[in-house]
Amino acid sequence: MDKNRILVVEDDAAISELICMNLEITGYACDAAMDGPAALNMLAQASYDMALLDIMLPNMDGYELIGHFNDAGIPVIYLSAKNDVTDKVRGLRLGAEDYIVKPFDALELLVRVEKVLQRHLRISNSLQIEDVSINFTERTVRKAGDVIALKPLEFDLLVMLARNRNAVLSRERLLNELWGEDYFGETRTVDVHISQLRKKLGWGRRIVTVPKMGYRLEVEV
Amino acid sequence: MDKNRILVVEDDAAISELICMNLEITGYACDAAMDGPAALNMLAQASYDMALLDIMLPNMDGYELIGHFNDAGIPVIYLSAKNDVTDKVRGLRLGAEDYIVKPFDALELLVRVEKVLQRHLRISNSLQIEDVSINFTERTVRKAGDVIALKPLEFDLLVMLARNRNAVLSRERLLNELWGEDYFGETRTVDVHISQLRKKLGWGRRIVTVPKMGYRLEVEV
DNA sequence: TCGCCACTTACAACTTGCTTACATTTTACC
DNA sequence: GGTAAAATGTAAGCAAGTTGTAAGTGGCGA
Repeated sequence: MDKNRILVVEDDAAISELICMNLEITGYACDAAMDGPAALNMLAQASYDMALLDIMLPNMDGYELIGHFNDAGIPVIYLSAKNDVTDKVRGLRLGAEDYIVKPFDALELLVRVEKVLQRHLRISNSLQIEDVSINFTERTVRKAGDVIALKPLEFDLLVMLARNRNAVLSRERLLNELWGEDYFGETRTVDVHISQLRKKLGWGRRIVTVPKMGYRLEVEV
Repeated sequence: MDKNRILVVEDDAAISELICMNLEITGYACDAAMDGPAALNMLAQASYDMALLDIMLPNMDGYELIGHFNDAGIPVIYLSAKNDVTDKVRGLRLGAEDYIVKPFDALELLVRVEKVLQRHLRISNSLQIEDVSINFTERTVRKAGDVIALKPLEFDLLVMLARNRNAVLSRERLLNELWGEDYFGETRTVDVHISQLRKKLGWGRRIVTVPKMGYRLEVEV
């Protein structure tokens, strides 16, 4: 199994580095963003399993940022210097999974990260999108109970879409994550596989084409 | 025969450690999971002979979890702080083999574990997959009553598939668990033995090839 | 030495996924 | 709006890769 990827959004470089160091030692892959726009940018370019988010950010409010992570289905832990209840409540109500007040103990952070990750069960063995269920241990896909035969790449593509539901995935990013960084083929290849998925799952409408951008798996929340 | 492997699913680390210590002294191999998702993850990665399951788990209901163990044919003893009859009945009706109320005496736990294991071994002394029955003590396999002559490795492979029915087993994992971690041979070797099994058991269709991944023994539940 | 088992090899058969080509839709620009 | 250009949808063909399996090889114990 791959390392879990964590995005740290924190404007204080010293704290950011400290956090990343701790996470990497523990076996997570860690990227750092210094402000809101940078975070959005990174979010658009790679998949993350969770985010650590400072509330007091330059250029963009931390509270604003969480909406984007929610849409992408990425769990968030808030970091904040404030130790005030309304603030905490606000963060959690906006959809944060947990909340840590600075300064925090390294071990405490790790424990919370672990908990949130497990709760979010990237690890878990099935994923449900409307009447379609994806079973990872069986590597099968069922629609309304009937098994849909997917080829290996189609299965991986479906998982990728499902994990990034409601986010636009560019052809380049799909190629990078499914085919590997060192793959240099037609981007049209992606179109063909998307077409297959749409046909097999009857998802002509659910997999939305975003012209000039890529594709998005649209799911009501 | 190896040590019996027991999976302890319990969120209180102190209790979990205590249980494991007791079991290990008595000669069982013991793994601990702190919550439901972690348990599923471990279940997906190794075979267990039984599970001790706390009912009150974070992130996932213990009742929900038992279905997965049933599917895998693994007997379960429930641990719970509640001492209430409806609860007990519910646990047992869902398929638990036994039920222990915390706080419990270490010796009591061991006795119950032993009992459940023996009961289960006698039954799972013969494991049944459709019209094929596998007898562990005799190390024989019968299909519709007729003995099928399997070579030692073929027998072990069949058991592995049967214990992980409906889950995809990669060639690497089969090599690891059947041949040992230190084995470095062709992964194609697995294919050859699978082929033998399919021929001898007439399971051309039941042992499903999952392209690029491995094999899955498909059984209706 | 014989017999059995398991690993490898080799080739056949099948599957996959890339590309191409043409139809259709969308966009850009007047 | 209207039209040309660009982008996307999708069926079909094909080469590369994967899997199925028979046969050969070598090791090990009786």
